[in-house]
Amino acid sequence: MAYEPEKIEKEIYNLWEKGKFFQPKKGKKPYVVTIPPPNITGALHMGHALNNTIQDILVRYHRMNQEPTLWVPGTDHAGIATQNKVEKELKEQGKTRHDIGREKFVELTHKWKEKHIDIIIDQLKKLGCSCDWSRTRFTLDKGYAKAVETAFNQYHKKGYIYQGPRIVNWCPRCSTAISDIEIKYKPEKTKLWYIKYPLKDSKKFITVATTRPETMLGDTAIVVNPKDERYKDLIGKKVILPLINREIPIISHRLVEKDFGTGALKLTPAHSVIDNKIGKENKLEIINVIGEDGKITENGKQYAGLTIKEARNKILEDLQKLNLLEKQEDYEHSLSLCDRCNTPIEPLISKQWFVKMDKLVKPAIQAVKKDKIKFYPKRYKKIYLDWMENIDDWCISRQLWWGHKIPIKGETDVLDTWFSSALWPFAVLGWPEKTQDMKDFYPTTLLSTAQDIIYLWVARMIFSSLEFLKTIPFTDVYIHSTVLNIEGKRMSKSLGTGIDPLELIEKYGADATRFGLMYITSLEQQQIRFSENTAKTSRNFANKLFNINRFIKEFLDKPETKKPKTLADKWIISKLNTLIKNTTNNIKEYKLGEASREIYDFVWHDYADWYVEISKQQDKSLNKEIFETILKLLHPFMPFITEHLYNDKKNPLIISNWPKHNEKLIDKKTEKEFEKIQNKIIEKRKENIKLQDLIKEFL
RNA sequence: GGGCAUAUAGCUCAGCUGGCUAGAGCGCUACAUUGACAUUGUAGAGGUCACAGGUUCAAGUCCUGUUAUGCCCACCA
Repeated sequence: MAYEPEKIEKEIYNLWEKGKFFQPKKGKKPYVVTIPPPNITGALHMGHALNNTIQDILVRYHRMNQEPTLWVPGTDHAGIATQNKVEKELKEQGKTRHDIGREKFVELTHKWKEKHIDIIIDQLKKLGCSCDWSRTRFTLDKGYAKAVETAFNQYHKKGYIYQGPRIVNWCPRCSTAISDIEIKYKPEKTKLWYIKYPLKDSKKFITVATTRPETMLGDTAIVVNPKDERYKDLIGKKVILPLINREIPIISHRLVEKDFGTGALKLTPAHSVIDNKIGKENKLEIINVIGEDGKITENGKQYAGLTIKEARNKILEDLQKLNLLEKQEDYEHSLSLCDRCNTPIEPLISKQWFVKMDKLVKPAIQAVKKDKIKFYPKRYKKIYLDWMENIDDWCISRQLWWGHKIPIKGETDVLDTWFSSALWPFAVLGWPEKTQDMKDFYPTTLLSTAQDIIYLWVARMIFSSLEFLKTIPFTDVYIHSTVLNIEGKRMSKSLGTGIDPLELIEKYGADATRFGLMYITSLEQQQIRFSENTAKTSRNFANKLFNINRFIKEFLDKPETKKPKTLADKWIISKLNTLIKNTTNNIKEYKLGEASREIYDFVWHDYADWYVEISKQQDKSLNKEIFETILKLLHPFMPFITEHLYNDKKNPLIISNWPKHNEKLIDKKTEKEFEKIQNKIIEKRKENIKLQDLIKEFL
């Protein structure tokens, strides 16, 4: 007979939900986890499956230790990403968001959200996650809006919020600033033009290379590398900007590469990200020459009103006439395009809202430096600190419709999604209200997440919590590995390299999917390669458990004597106690991969292959007790099958007591003695003698 | 360009503070199976532990360098 997970998983989950076991008991020292809220943009992928398995294992372990255990679930409104999805759907009907207006668009997005939240929650349940669903939150729900407003206002009161010019990626067609992730890159064959800029009071020139001659209208400097011998004498001199006849300085900066073009860069702080940075450091003027409509502004004098393309051609023509165009080369680079409409992006200056970071960051650095918050694995501590020590002010405004409104009169922009996510661990417990949950469960214990959002999210939760609650948001940060496919490539839907966790669950069961992920996990590893095979192996393991259980119940139904009598008894008891000890320590140290591998080896190769086999010759009344302990140890990893086999509806496994080991029962002498006999039997087996006969003979 | 990580059987990975005659699972080969499990059992083949130096009585394990791969950050005039 084979184990059929699909038949029992739903029933078991209902049993847990009905019993309200996911809600925390009363008591001291709670164990609290807040889920990294999945974006409502799509279905869960293997990374989610891994992270939520990890959290569920830890939550179940602590629940079995009889601690008040709470896992708060929820989802993220994911501003840009969600808005894009809905806009894409609109586009299929030939509409844009402007056609239906802001109010209707937001309404539509809310409807879209409802559907997707249900899908996500259903997936988490299928995976076996023991979240307290009565506390489910959404980053855009009513209470959350209050948290966001309160946070913003406090920053504002303290003078941390300011509005300032910032270079943004601008789509002239959509007339909005867009973020880096909304940009796609396309290789473009273009030219690199070499333009001569005349030196002031001299007949000499300095030549710059550029792919964007039209931006020269807004040039405010020429920049060379400070180590470049060719230009050393020119630093500090002035040149006359051709066509415009403005005087600009020659300066130096480390970011300029000697080997690119002529080694001299024309600096347009208004229309290039790096130029802007260099310009800022040198306090240079910013001259806007391209407007939000993609046309040359008044600052472009005789070229004002022309499109970018027209301006480029005219400028090149005029430079040619003046004999200032030295040469042109073929050049290929990647062009930034708007993800939605394929229009080339124009970096330009616009006013944005910022949060000053200098004061906020200090306690957040100290908390990690002094190990009040610990990173697992350790190396991420350094990564976090490096970033925090070199942090820029936080740009919190976005030109979107889907998100929290900036609580300032007349302001139609919305807030960066991460502004609300930064409040997650306390906002989900009811902050700013003084709720019972805040009293009982804050600060939380664990935050488990992916490495790519340490900056975007983890760091921001830490300084937010220290600012608003004067305490750290959690004590442990677990950074899990990235799940890659078997070729070591990123799992991606569009590339067809992804594996859908739901398909795995349907095929092999949730337990096998979970255990498979754990079996290949290790704490220190940055990535893991997952193949279906891993789930298959774990499915076989589940089946093994199922059949061990059947064997014990159907064939070994002997009256119980709890005392170990034989050598085999003492041996398995010794091994079991070691397993309890190691599993407990491994979980405490977040070594979940090691824990799962060790249980697997014990169950299959010690318990089933030897002890159960021996039971066929000798009555092994300890079987039932040992198997129950195994089920307990395995429960966090494989919650469904273990609960099913434990088969106690009144006192289910989920709330049973985590086993404790007894050091006295760990007996290395007995283990060695038994191993000697094992070796003898293995030796004899080569002569094709039946195992059962050998057991009779030697044991 | 900066940082981090990984490199051990055909494949996926264990091997923690140096003692290994280098392990597991999958795959492969042979045999077995009537008290659970063919999603089973036993055995076997398969490895100069990426490469080059060094430290040590002893190195897969520590150090230095090289190469390859992956991830993150910055940038692509």
